[in-house]
Amino acid sequence: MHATPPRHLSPRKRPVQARATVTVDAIFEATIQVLLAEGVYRLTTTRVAERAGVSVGTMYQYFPHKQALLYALNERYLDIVADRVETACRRHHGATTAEMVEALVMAYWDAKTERSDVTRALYRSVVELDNAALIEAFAGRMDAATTAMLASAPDARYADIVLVNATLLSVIFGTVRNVFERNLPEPMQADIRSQLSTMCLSYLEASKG
Amino acid sequence: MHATPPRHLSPRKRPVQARATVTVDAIFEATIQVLLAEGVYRLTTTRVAERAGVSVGTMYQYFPHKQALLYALNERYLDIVADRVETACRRHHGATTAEMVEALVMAYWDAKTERSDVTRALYRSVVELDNAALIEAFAGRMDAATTAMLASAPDARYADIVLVNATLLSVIFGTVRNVFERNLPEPMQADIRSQLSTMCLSYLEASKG
DNA sequence: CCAATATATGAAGGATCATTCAGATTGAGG
DNA sequence: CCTCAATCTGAATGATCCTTCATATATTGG
Repeated sequence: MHATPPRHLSPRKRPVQARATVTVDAIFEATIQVLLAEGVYRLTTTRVAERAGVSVGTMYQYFPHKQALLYALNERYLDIVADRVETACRRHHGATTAEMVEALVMAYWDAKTERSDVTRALYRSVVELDNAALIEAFAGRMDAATTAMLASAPDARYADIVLVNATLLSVIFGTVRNVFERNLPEPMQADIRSQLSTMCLSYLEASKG
Repeated sequence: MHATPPRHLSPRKRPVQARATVTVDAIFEATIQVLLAEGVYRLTTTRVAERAGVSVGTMYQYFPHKQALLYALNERYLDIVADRVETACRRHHGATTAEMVEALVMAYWDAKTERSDVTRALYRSVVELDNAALIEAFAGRMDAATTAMLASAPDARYADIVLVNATLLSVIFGTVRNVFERNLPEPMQADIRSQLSTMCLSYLEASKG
């Protein structure tokens, strides 16, 4: 990420003292909670501040406006997810296709599921902001990581690796989001996750050339 | 759909004269335009009315509030998409798996793409409303339609048709949304669509039992 | 212990919006 | 042509919200 956020979305200043870091963290956490408890349309600077136990003014010392807060929150979150997936990919260079797929699906799914409340909250917040740059940067990192992994497979070579890879990512990302939004029962979610691996694997097998 | 919208989201009254129908249509269309031109956070009753060429009061004669308007808009749209997919499924009862998958993916994809502006606008509007019932009803219709189609295949029988079907739908719906949101270049979109068919087909082949 | 700097406060300004309603206008049916 | 119901109007109301800034408190480095 760190794709130089649009100037108008940059934080105002970074916390330097310890208490300030605590404050900013509290603000982030409060944002998630308000988002979940009240919904996007009731995500209010006052409400967030109140929940974070600080005053509104404090928030405005770090973020020039609400959008910047949401932007930073998403950036933070996507960074973590991206790190996780990148690590998983790197660890499976040279593995079999089956292992790669399983690792990729699991890494992404788990990263999203681990704090499913945050995931859900952010899926909802996204609408409010111009996050094209964020998505772009995230997609770029993912693309690089998985392409490199796939290319390292000893048992497969793909005619159009760019397309295969783009498809794979769209399918995985999209499916996870769909499952989240439909709020399916836990066991069904787990089943679909496993089926998704199967599906991706059979796709890759069919795409070898 | 017609899943009895939550009472508080029901329209206030239906247009009976011709001019009223025109008005309501204009309001719907204006809503989409405002959504696209200004974004969700600037979707204002006044703005919608202005763009529709009517007064604010008029809109409130048909919808008790903004949410009801968005709800109705989504209902309308999902109804059309559902109809299309149902028809496609019905037409392919007894076909080969390959034909079924191709038909399903094409029907859904085209329904979403045909007026991609509307699709994009509604993906954005969804956040603002309690549309769980809507999604549920839509999912139910789709599930019934595709399950019936798959079950009619002469060349395949699935161990767990419920799971296979749920996976298929989550993957297709999710992927389409992801492609829309990333706003990939047209040719890439077409490529992914075709790859999605391939992928679903190889999944179904692998799931036969 | 004392600047200098970082951090926190929250009432108030200014703006936007959703929603109402009393009254005007238009169409339908007799 | 006339009446009643349907439809439309848009200024006014009341509420909510974002953002600022003058002031107060806390921390750090010297």
